[in-house]
Amino acid sequence: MDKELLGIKVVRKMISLISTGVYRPERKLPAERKLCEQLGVSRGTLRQGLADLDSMGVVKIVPRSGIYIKKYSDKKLPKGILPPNFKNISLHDIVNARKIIEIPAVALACEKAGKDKIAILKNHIIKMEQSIDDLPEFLKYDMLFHQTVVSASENKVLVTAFESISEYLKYSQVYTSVHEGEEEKAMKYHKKIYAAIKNKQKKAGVKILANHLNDILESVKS
Amino acid sequence: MDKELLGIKVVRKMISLISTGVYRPERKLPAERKLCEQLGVSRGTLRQGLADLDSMGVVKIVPRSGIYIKKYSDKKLPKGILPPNFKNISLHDIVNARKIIEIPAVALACEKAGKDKIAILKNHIIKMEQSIDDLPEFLKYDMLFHQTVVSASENKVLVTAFESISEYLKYSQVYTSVHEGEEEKAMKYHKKIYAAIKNKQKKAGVKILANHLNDILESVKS
DNA sequence: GCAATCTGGTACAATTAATATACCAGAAAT
DNA sequence: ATTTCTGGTATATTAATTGTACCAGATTGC
Repeated sequence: MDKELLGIKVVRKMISLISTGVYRPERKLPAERKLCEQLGVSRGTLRQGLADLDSMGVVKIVPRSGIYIKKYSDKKLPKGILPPNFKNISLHDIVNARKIIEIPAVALACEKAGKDKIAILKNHIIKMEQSIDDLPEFLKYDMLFHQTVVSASENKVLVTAFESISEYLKYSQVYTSVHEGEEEKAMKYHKKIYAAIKNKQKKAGVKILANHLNDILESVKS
Repeated sequence: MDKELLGIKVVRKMISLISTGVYRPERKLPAERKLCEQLGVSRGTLRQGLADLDSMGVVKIVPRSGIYIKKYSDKKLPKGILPPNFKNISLHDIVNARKIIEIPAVALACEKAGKDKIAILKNHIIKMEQSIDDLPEFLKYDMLFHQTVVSASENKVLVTAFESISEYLKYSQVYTSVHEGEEEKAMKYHKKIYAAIKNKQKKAGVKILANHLNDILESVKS
């Protein structure tokens, strides 16, 4: 049985942080001394993981300057690889699966969401509003909002299930079907869902999300 | 970031081996010197893991006799046992996630299951009956049955989501159908689900599965 | 311009986890 | 009665991780 070296945990964590947009391509990472504090490892261990990420081409370490996330690192990440059967999947199935998972999740979220998750939800809404003229950005925070809702259910198994299909969501036409003018509508839905979770209004939250996803389902049927 | 102690991996591995029926409740485990060779760890590390399993009530260590797998009375899944990426997962969460995904899936399966999937389901039931005295085989086909049910929903996104949590199902199996004599009960339940899907009795299928998972959920609450 | 501060690169002792080895004592098999 | 099994224990060794310290180039503030 192999011992799990901390260095590879750092690699995994960093990939996760990059893929979720916490750290963004072309940008500089926090200094090593800050990073190792944030990740809760010693600097030596962090550097071990960073060296791996460097050799994988995910980051570039520049002496006396900083550590930079490479531009197209997303495509090299394991999670960035589309499932092979992607093209055989219908939008209808994607939205239906979302309904099945997200609706119970929002019900749980209304019961269990903590202040931290509520704060994150609010932040995502703010970011959505700020990037309402930048569709890729808008959709990114749309996505993060929904992931946070599932996360707020405090059921990590459900989170795992949802994460596994988030690639479908990302690359599907669902988001490109949010045409101009649809952003305002999406904003209203998200704000209502946020309010329902914050005020623990379970029935309202379920109803709003169901309507939201049904709207998407309608726009998909064509 | 917590260091992953090998002892915890031993605990996980042992639970996995018990849940897959390699080792069965009320029976004696191989001697420590054999076990640590099989698991690929030193005896000290193995004993550390076994001590945890003992304090959790999973096994009972009897000096100068052996290590015996206990029947579970404590349904709690202790922290830090499950795979490193998803810590603090409770059995409650696992069963809840199963409910959320499998119940809509069986409803869809009753609507959409084709002859091919029905044939596969029947085959899994036959294999389960044939291997009723071979627990690892039995649980294997038990698992395949559930995956086929979700697959019969004809929603590939849902299948992906379910596959991503199937690793956790075996942990829930530890506490459910692993005991001797439970196999017959599981058989009856699977046969009823199969009949409901075959005869497209949506409400019946949902009810049977919901009752079963609610039973498990109830026994878990303690 | 200069000094303080930042950056990654490096070295080394202390701590901790895991291994390998040996031996003990009771129990069971031969 | 002796060999061989069992878990319990002790210890030296190896390796991973931490913590601390310092280096040298680059940047920032005054």
